[in-house]
Amino acid sequence: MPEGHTVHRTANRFNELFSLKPIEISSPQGRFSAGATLISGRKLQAAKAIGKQLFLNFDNDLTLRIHLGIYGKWAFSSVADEGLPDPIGEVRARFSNQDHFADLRGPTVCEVIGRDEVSAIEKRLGPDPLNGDPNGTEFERFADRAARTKTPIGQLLMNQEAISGIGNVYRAELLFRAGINPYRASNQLTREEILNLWQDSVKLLKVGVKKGVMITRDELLTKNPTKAERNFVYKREGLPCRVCQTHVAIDIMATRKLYFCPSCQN
DNA sequence: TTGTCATGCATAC
DNA sequence: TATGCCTGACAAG
Repeated sequence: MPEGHTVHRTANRFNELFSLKPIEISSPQGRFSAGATLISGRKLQAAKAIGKQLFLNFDNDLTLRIHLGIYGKWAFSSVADEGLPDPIGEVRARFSNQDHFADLRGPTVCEVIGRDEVSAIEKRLGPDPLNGDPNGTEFERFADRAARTKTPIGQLLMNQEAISGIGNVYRAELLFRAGINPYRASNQLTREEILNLWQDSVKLLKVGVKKGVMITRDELLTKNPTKAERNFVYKREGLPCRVCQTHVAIDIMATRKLYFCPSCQN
């Protein structure tokens, strides 16, 4: 379930369970055998998330880069007394130490890369609202990008080179919360509107990291909402808007489903 | 049981 | 803009 918050949770999990200890890495499915050989048995220096990408940095200067894509999933478990269980299903990679193991299934990317490649990818990625921004330079990168393009804001938010970690759910919900029409040209938004989107993305992503699910209705934060209740417009096409009762609309924008309220976001 | 869809993105046209 | 990757959840029958 990969938008940025999920990847940050995974990075945190790796830092808690596997950091600074050697990790055994195997390739049950056989597709990651060569990569596993390069890093198995090494110590994890740090796990870091940038947007939807996870970087596991090992003590031999190699980094494992993982991108879940639309299908990928992680499963973390404790190791039982009788040892590691046989992998169930298509497990691309298994990471284990004496106490815990993590199975990775269906990633789009799972590759071992060197320092230069890491730098190149980091350079390409847009600012991640979750990666601390004490002096505001990360926000400025996003604001500059927005100011320089006529691309609809609904599309810009999905572009990982403009801002990393936002996916289809957060895109729809951020724009609804801001009352902004997804088709407005990015460079037609005011600086205040861009700043608001950025700050709200920090807020929503932090909720996602804490809760593990994307709750975008503030009034439900202390409750335990069902999937159907969590959001304002995502996957609610044809249903009455929770604010104004207008039917939520659905369009296709750049091959992805776009949900919005034509009335609240005019 | 089968079919459809998905919180993503690279690539080809 | 369309397609393929690759896996699981859920709906339909």
